[in-house]
Amino acid sequence: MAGRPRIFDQGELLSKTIALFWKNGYEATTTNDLLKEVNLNKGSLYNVFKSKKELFKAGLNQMEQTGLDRLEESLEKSTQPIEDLKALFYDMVDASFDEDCKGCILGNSIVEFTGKDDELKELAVLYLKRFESILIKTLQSAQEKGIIKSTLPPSLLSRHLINFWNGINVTRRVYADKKEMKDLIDLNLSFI
Amino acid sequence: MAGRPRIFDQGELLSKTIALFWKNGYEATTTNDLLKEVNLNKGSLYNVFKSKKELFKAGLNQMEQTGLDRLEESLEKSTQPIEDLKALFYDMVDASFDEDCKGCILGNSIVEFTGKDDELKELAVLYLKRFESILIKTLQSAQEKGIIKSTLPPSLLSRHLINFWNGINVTRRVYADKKEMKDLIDLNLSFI
DNA sequence: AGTCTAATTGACCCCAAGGTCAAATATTAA
DNA sequence: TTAATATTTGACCTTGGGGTCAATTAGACT
Repeated sequence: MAGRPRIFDQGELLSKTIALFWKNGYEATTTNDLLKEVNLNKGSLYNVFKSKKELFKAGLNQMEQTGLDRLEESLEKSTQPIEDLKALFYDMVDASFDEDCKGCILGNSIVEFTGKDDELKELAVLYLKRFESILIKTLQSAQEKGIIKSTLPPSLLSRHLINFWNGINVTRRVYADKKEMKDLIDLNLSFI
Repeated sequence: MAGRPRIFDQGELLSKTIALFWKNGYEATTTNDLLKEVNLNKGSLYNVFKSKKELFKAGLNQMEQTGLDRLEESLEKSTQPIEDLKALFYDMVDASFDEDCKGCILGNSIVEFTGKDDELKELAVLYLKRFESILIKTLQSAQEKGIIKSTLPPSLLSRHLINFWNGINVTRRVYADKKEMKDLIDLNLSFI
């Protein structure tokens, strides 16, 4: 029944590994990097995840599922959903000065995997679309409640926000000026 | 003085290699891929370019220098610079259905090299900034001529365009619908 | 205690990657 | 013709990657 007990917590392992993948990209992260990070040996890791790819998938799933669940719930419960939504962007103004400026793992993955690994690309696409659908719902509800002025269709507004998100996660790696970044966000959020 | 003549044209070689880098990314493009593409052997290539990295740099330099020179000149000479500028974006609506949807090599490089190769990242940044400065000049001149309505500073408008560009080069890999893409472009270009 | 089970360890395998180099080759200058 | 020079060729080297596996170990159950 029960053999030797596991030495690691799977959720924690996935958090750490996906953080590394996020920072360095998929290909550039070696199994040895991962092993050092989680203090494990090859065999142990491969005993649970049959390949580097499966490990990445599991890590991304955990990260995005919990992250998007949390986001969705908090926007639903919020008394000021539009303010919260805008904060997602404004928070990046400070985040851009973090020691590692790694962008969004979904955008990064879409760039890295396009033309190389359809399955992993589509996984990132899946979560980006879920992100978008959360935005749509939030905007729709906001329009119904009249707390938003724009009469543009929520689908277009959210598409724009997703696109702006994708852009800024690249652009922030190029320009560090906080004021300029804030102005850019102001401009793009002026639609809502 | 003159020994055995070269069998290849350097400019052509660089075009072909950078096209491959563009399509597959830097790391994922192997020297063998490159050699097959240009019909050469290892030694020949390494006789001219001392490393894969130098080859990439030379290729990117050629591509961007000529591309941006052409863009700058055509915008300067144009009788309808703003229309031309907008066309840069609208042209992507059809480009997004090409067999390989590879985005912008500058954005791709910034994503791939951040945290991995500062020199290559900064090279991509350099050209992206030159792109931006061309946009600034175009917008500035358009404001002076009064062929543009927005009173927003050209620096902000061009930053927005660059950011939009970065975004759409990711987003287009996710959504293929032409109508939606056109609406998105309309929205973002409404500022100018 | 002894047995069963499942996780752990780390040496090992295989391969593909970037890069090197001595020998062969094609041209120009004398 | 011959010497000098520069390019080409492709076998070869080294390194580091993902992945495997037999032996070991730590608990649970009887």
